[in-house]
Parts: sequence; structure tokens; C-alpha cells
Amino acid sequence: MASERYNARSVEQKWQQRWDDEKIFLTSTDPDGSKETYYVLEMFPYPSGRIHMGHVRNYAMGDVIARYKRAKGFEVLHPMGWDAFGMPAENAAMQNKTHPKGWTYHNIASMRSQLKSMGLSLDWSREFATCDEDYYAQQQKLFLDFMKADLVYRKNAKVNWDPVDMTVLANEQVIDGRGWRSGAEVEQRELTQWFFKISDFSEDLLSSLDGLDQWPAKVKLMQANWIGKSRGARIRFPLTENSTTSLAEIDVFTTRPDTLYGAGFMALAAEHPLSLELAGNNEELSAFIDDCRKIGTSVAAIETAEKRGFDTGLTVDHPFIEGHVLPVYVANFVLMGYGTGAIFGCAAHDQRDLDFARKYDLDVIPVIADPQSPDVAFEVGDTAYLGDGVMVNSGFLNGLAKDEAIDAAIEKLNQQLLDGAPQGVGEINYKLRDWGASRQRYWGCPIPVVHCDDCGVVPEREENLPVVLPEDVTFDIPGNPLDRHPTWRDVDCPSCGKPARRETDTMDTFVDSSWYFARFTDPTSKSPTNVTAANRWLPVDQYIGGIEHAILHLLYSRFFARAMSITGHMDVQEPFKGLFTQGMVVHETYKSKDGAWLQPSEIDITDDGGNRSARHAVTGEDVVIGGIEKMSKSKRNTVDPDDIIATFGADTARWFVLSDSPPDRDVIWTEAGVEGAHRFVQRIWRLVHNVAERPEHAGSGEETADLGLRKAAHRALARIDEMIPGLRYNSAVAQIYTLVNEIEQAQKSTTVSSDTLNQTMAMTLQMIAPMMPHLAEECWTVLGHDGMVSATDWPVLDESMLVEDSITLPVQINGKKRGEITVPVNMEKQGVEEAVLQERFVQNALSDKEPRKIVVVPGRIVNVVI
RNA sequence: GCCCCCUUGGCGAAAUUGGUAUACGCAGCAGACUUAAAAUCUGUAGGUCGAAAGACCGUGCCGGUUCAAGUCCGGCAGGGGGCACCA
Repeated sequence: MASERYNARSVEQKWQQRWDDEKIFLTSTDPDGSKETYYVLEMFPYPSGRIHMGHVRNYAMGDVIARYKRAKGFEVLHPMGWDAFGMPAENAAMQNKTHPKGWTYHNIASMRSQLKSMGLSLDWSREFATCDEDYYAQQQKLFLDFMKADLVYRKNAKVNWDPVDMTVLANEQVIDGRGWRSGAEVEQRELTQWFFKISDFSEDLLSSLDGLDQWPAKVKLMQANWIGKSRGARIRFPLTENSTTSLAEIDVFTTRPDTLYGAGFMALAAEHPLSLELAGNNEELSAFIDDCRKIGTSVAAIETAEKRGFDTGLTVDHPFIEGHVLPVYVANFVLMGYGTGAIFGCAAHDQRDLDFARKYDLDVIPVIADPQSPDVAFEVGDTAYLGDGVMVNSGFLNGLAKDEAIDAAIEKLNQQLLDGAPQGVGEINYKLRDWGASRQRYWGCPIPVVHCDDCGVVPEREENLPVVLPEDVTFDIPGNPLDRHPTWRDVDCPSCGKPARRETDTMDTFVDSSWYFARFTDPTSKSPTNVTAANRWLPVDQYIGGIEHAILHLLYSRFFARAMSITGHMDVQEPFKGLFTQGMVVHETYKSKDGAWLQPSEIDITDDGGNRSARHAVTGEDVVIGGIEKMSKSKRNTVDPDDIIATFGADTARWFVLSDSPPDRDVIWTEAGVEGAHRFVQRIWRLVHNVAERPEHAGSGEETADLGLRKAAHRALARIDEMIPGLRYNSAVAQIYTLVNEIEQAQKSTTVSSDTLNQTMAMTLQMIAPMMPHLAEECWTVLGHDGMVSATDWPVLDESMLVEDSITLPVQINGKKRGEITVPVNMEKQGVEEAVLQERFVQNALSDKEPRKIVVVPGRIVNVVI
């Protein structure tokens, strides 16, 4: 037997079948189960048609923890589903004359079988796709509940329009002024849209980040920055008496009320109500506002856009300086979407304000003195002073530091009444905007409302749900086919019964993924969730996915958990207790002489001790080795998981993606690496046979030798027990290598007994099983076990095996290691000092001198200071 | 511009959180087996000097704290990421 190589293909299929037959990965639905629960979830895939190496890595990582926790006695929930709505299905429909539904379910079928070939310990009985009628029906119920709870609303707003995908995008989905999917430059359009009230939760979403101690700091920081909290004041500036506008004052938000004495002008956003009002009878201003609107939001547009303003001729009274007035401008750099859409300009201490003031010859009044060179404050050139300092030129604020001045200014504004109300109050502002969730697309969850001329926006009746997507649609004309589907669109008003129109917008697909983790806890529930099941399983103990969702999906899901708690669908505020963001799978790129990208399979690589060169496998032409980049079709540096599984087996692929690189970093896929992983598979196979076939008396069974091997196994176990829950798989892999090396040596020795060897090997297989489950099962059988290792309890650590009688300590002289000393493990410091001084190399170094000091760190190190 | 992270052999990396730097793997080199290759096994491996014993240097660079620094502090350089006309 041992001479035969391990045949991954047939072995893997056999065990996948047995796991399936014996249903060992199905999660119990008993709500009162006695086992502690553990919910492992990997971000579910979009059914693009094929799995890629990123999926392999993601799902292998989740499967290790799932299998480990199961062996540790937890009731594990490890489900899989499909994030199945979205644009690619419509694009495919347009290109290939297919239907999005057929295309999607076809893709799901092939990806499901690919995932199954990986041997993942998933509960497939809970599988669903977000485009299943059953799922989106429940999502529509959620939507109506959110409407009732005032968590979703409709408003006319300036929104991001993607001209290629022909749909609105949320702020989170605009990256550098471009659509996150299409890459097209986003335009601003005024549309009436549905919004989720995520901004109501700004403070909660921000402050609760502190409690997420199993989240990467980086993700929490990104969310905190996105929520963008700033403290400041809201100040009312009264328009000077002679103004004839409908507004009597301009509201301003500022984080720097301390610099009020430095105010030189006011500036309004182009879309500010006052700007629009004034533009009504001023053509010049109207033209200026139109100009401002044309400026895009792309990085280039912003950087090159000149700061421009328009003097309205209006003035406001300064809140602190009697008789002092400030001119009011409309300016192109003031955003309507942040604060109040109006600012006061303090030119001396804000570069942008300074540029603007110089251009329009406005007051530049320094109010903060640089402590290093106080005089400079009064000679402002073209550079604003942005540092901290002492207030000057500022009336009652003079002499205060920044924070004191802010408090004092707010205090004064509070007391100072304007028309019977305080002129200013302390205020907190957030950058987070409400989530615009309407999409002008077909392949999404229909928004279950009807527009009636008499009743307005009317929620669809619950008994009429789901609002099912019509299947008889065509994609030969751009735009939303729902818009031009009269029999679907034209319905009677659920309230008054008169002819009305269905909402033809569908929901952002991020809505689908904002609660799927809750649906998995009972995917057949007749309401969105079975509250008992949801509360039993949630929050997800370990969630694993890419960092690209740090804001979008993870923030939306946190909002949904809160909204679903309010609407009674669960009682869990934070959906994901532990979050792990895994790195990408990257690969070297190759180009032919004429610049065409080449696939790894087309290349032969020669490695001459570090000098790598490549040539074309067929033509023999020289090939240029390029950078290591994310696997992508355009650069042709992808490796198909199917090919790897067919050639080497799923275990090899799993072992490779788990080895070497820490899971949160990118892993470089290399041919040599895969072959190395596969060599290890074969090595285990040979070793297990050697162990199984070793004659009973091949080893004398010396107590020290047997104990040594057992201790090695328990040392490895102790470390792996720390590493797997921390997802430090590369380190766990290293421990397994070390242990296997030791078993190989023991197997060859004549001292270790065959019994001990067999038992240690079995224990090793248990430790390998979460990572290479098929290999472990097959070897488990070879060792003579009847059951399945996947259904076997994790080995119990014997603490006594970690205890040693003596310990070897490094001995330093003046901080440099000069030797070692072996002492009894419990020897007192005094004894260690004495023993160290007996050592020849220490005496040589001392040469009759007395040491100045001897530092003994028990169990660690000895340092002799001379 | 603002905020954050990273930098350890030829390569991926490890280092019990201040205590033997380079575990484990990949690639390499030398050898064994073989007619040969593959497969497998054994040995070797941070740098410099040295026949060796050994000495000195060494975790991006400069400085500091400490008996002791990859780890802590200050500064600099390079790489990566997030946000961005945010008042």
C-alpha cells in the first residue's frame, strides 16, 4: 500500500459522499440544544459563474474554524448562500440574450458543485439565494416594517447617477467620483429616492465600535472616519436689517467658534435656499450657480477647480463685534450636504478661506498667535497659520488656548439671545449621510409600494407580498425594463382601489446582504427571521471576508441589525462579534515581448539560485516577468481552482492557501508552493503507512523516547489550540510540520514504541483534519479507526506533558548571548546565579572581576552584567 | 492635504508581547539511491574574516530608554491603504 501514491481525486469524492450521506455537518434546529453554539460565516459569494482562488482561501479559512469548533464540542452553524441580485446578470442578459434569472441559477449550480469539491463542512440544507422569491418576499416585509418604524423614507435629493449602469448609487458606492462597479464618472441628479435612516444611528454606530474587540482596528478606524463625527457650534448670523430676503438669518456650523473674531466673510453653497432665492431675480448669480453645479465630484475636478465666489451684496452682523458686518458670498467650495451649507470664513487660519479672501480682497484678521513666534501672527502672507496658540485680537477670548476659547465662545453664544433664542449652541455633526437605496434596475428586490395620485405612496398589503419580479422582460433597450412593463407596473391602489403605479425601482443589492446572516439561522421561517433562532445564533461569532467591505456591507449590516431590533425581528444590535479580513490571492504576471499578457500555464520558469527567467512553453520565446498582482482576468494571472483540485486535490489547495502567509495578508500563489503543499500530502500518506505497518516490536518503547514524542504532540496541540481560534493558520501549519518531522524521526528510531507512534500519529491527524479533511479521514482509516475523524472530539491537552524537569536558559554577558546553562526548572534565582558563575565561559569573561549585576528572568534568560 | 498601517535571509514568514532573531515552508547548494531522470532520503545554509575554534556585524536609516529592543520612545526614508473642497 505504502508504495502507492495518494489519489486525492477518488479519496476526496468518497469522503464528501460519506459526509453527505451521514449528514454530519447539518446543524441541529433544536432551540434548546445543550451544546454551546458557534456561528462561522464567510461572506457569501456573488454567483459570477466560477469560483476563484479568493473564494478558496476565504472558505478554507472559515472551514478550519468550523471543523475545529465542531470537534471542540460546539453546535456549529456554517451555512452558504448566494448574493444573487445585481448588474452582471443584466449585463449578461443584454449581451447573450439570456434571462438574468436563468443565468444566475445556472451559475449557482456550477459554483455549488465547485464549492462541494472543496470538501467544506457546510450545512447545505440552509442554502438560499437572495433572488429566491422566498428570500426577497421576507425582505419586502422588512421594508414595510421599516417604513412603519420610520426607518426608511422617500425624498427628493441630489444623488449620484451612474451613467453606464444607469442607476443611482449610494455615497459609499462612489469611489474617487466613479461608480464602484462601472468605473464611470458619476453625475449629480435630482431624483426622488428611497433612503434608509442610517444617519439616525451615527452616534451609536460610532460609539459601539469600541465594544467590537474582535474586529480589526483598521476596519473600526475606517468606519469611524466614514461616520466622521465633529464637535463644534451652530451659530445664527442675522442678516443686516435692510435685507429683503425671506430668511432673517444664516445658520452656520463650525468646529472653530474660537476663531469668530477672525471672521472676514460668509459663504453659502450654490444649492443653499438663500442662494437659490437670490438667484431668482439675479441672472448673473443664477448663471454662477449653474456653473458651480457643473463641477464634477472627481478628484481631478476638485483639485483643478478654482475657488470662486459671487458677492450677493448682503451682509450679516458679527455676533460679537457691535456694528461690524460681514459680506455674504455664494461660493463653489461650500457643500450643501455637510453642516448647514453655509460657513463663515476665517482667512488667517484656513488656507482655503485665505485664498478666497485674497482673491476677493476680503478681511484677513489673525486671531491665533503661534507660541513660537507671536509677532508673525500679524503679518499673514499667503499661508494661513493652522497650528494651535493663544487667542489674540479676540475681545473676551484673548489669552485663552484653543479648547478654552471654543468653550468660552459657545458659552457666550448660548447666553446671547437673538429673537429670544440663544444665538449659538454646541453641536455635533456627522459626515454619514442616509443610505440611498433605490436602484433603477430590474434584477433586484422590488420595493413593495404603489404610487397613487390620490393616496400618494401606499405600502403594498402584506397579503399581496411578495411583489414578484415579472419574468417576461426584455433587455434590448437600455434602462429599467420594469418601467416599460405596463401589466406589471399598472396596478390598483391598495388603499383606494383606483388605478395606480407600482414603484419600479428595486433595492440596492447591499440590502440583500445586510440581513442574510440572520436568515441563515432559520431560512424557512415564514417571517423574515425566527426571533428565537436569530437570538440563539447571533451575533455571528466569526465572520470572514475581504477588507473591501470595511465600510459598505459591514456598516449597512450594523444598521440593519439595529433596525431589525427596533422592528422586533431580533434582539441583537451588533451582527458580527468577530471579524476577520483576509488578504487576497496574488500571482506574478507575465508579458510576451509584444506586450500581451500571458497565462501562468503558458510559461516555463527557470530558477538559477535567485535568477529567475521565463520563456514561453510552446514557442520558447523570452517572457517578461512582471509584478505580483491580484489575480484578474485582464492580466491573465488567474489560476483556476478546478484545475488545481483536479491535479492535486482540494486538500493541497486548502493547505497551500493556509500555509506561509498570515491570513490577513496577501498570499502569493506559486506553482512551486502548490507542489510543496502536495509533497506534504504525499509525505503524510507515506508516514501513516509506515506507522500503520510498523511491526509491534520495532521500537523498544523506552520511557524517555515515548514520553518525548508524546510531549512533542502535546506541545504542538497547545500551540495549535491557541492559533486556530486566532486564525493564525500559517503558524498552526508550521507546528504541524514540526510535529510531523519529529514523528518521522521517531518512526525510524528503534526506541519509540509502535503504540505510542500510532497514537501520536492519530492525534496529528486530528490536528490536520480541519485543514485537510479528506486526507485526514483516509489516513484515519489506514490507522485502523472505524469512525470518521470529522466526527471525533478534539484531542484533550494533557498539561502535565508540557512540564519539563530541567530547562536550558540562554546566558548573556552584557546583553549578548555567550552560552547556555541547563538547570532544574524550579531552581531559585539564587541557585541559577551560583550555577552561572561556575560556567567556564562566564569566568573567562569575568577574569576575576565581580559581576556588577546578574539578572535572572525565571524560565527565560540570564544576563551577567560586568 | 488629513488619518492609519507596514518595512526581519534569495523568497513567504516566525519570535510565548521587552528576554536565545531568522522556527516552519519555498527556492538553492552538496551528497545517497538510480543506467539515467522523476520520486524519495541525508546534509548544508544571515553577512564578513578565519583551515578551524571563534570573533565582529546584523530585523529600512539615525538617535534615545533599558541589564536586555525586531518589539518601547523621538526623528527620517521607502512602500501600502483609507478619506478628501467636511467648515
